[in-house]
Amino acid sequence: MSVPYVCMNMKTAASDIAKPRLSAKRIIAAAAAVADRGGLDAVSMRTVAKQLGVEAMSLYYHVKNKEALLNALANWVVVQFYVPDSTKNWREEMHRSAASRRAVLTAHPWGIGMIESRGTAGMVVPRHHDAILGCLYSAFDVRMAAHAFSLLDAYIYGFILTEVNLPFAPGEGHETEMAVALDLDALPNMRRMVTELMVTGEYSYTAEFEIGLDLILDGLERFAHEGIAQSG
Amino acid sequence: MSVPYVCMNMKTAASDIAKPRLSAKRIIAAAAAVADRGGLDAVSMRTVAKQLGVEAMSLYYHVKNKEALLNALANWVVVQFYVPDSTKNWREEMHRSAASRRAVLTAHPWGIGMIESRGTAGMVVPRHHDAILGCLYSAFDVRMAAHAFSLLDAYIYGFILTEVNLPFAPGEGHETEMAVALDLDALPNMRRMVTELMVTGEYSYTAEFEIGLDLILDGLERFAHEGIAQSG
DNA sequence: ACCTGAACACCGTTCAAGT
DNA sequence: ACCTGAACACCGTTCAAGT
Repeated sequence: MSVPYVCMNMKTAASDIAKPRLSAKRIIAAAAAVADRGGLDAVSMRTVAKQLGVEAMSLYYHVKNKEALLNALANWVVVQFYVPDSTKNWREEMHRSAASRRAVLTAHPWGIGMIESRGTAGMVVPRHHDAILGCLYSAFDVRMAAHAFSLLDAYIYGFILTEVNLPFAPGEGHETEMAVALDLDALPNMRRMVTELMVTGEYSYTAEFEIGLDLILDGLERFAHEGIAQSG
Repeated sequence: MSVPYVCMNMKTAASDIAKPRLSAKRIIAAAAAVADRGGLDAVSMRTVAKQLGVEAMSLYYHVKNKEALLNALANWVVVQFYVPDSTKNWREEMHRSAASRRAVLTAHPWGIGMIESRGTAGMVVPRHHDAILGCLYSAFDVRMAAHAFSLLDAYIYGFILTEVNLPFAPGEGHETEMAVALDLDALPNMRRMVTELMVTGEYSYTAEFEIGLDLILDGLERFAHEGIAQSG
């Protein structure tokens, strides 16, 4: 009478380890794993299927096509972003939100190029934007919140975009690689920056990101209080 | 004895109109034309060849492979950017540089995703960066110029990235499309922004871009004069 | 020197067929 | 219901062959 018990255990174990059944969720997770390992170019219906020990055509029973899979993959990234809370301090929430996006997108460098490039199919990205906007409403009027949203969004994604696509990692003595890769002899201004700032080892992407973010946040506060007309 | 003259003329004319001979330059221009028409996904060795009235394999005599062609295409975009002059007013130069990049990249929306995504092969992008940095040196010390570069670069590319990838064009009464595409009923904060700002027709991407840019430039000037330690 | 045809290994996708 | 094999039209790329 212990037989059924054991059997069920074994069946469960087998279906968890060997072939736990296909599903949209598992397919998306597999696609993310493939992208983490080999970049977005490595993601094909065949490689994702192989990751799951299955044939490529099997995927089509669970996802409509590759386009739909990539949209789902973009959402898989965005749902990991921290969602700002409009009842808390807006500035701290913007910091938290920005840092979260940067953490997620540096962990999955293929994500940034996907979130913006595909026409944001689905509601995940819009809902995230809506939460950020709501948080900004707690500090600014609608017009100023629109400025703040545009500015913050552009800076955050722009910073992450360049950070993620750099051919070398910062710090850790990669300056020589950098010098070789860039032929710094022909770039006097960059050479000066590298030798005076980066070689000392004090350069940090995290610190740079925060400095820019704070400068923008300071500017937004000042802007909101002083009004627009002054820089003309 | 007029025969040779006529013949040469006809040969030249024929080779200019029908088959002007293949070259790397013509291949890159053809690739840009294909991308302008159908996006980056439409660029294949076969479509580019067809654009030139030639077979796909012919391209390999002039370009090493598709990777090299795409790198050349990225450079084709970047060389159109205005190069800031470090002897002129740095603020105006940053404006001009930013506006130029935005103009070029909105004219060729496939460009932005390419400049950052490929490891900036070649010296075109680094040289452009070097010129910007040199212009910033005319106003700031090295450390501050590095902050300014990082901030401006992130904002400019981030803004263009989101502008270029929006599923609808601004103004021109696209609000209803936007409402349908985004299901604004589920996005109260965005709905408020759209109804109060965009429907009035006063929203302009160019204006928004300039407002953010000026806020950053103001902040950089202030930052440089007051020093860093105050926001902690 | 410059272009091409045939061939190879890949890709997304469909559809009839298996269980 | 869920997975697969065969097939199709597309890729990038090589290489021997044409002129």
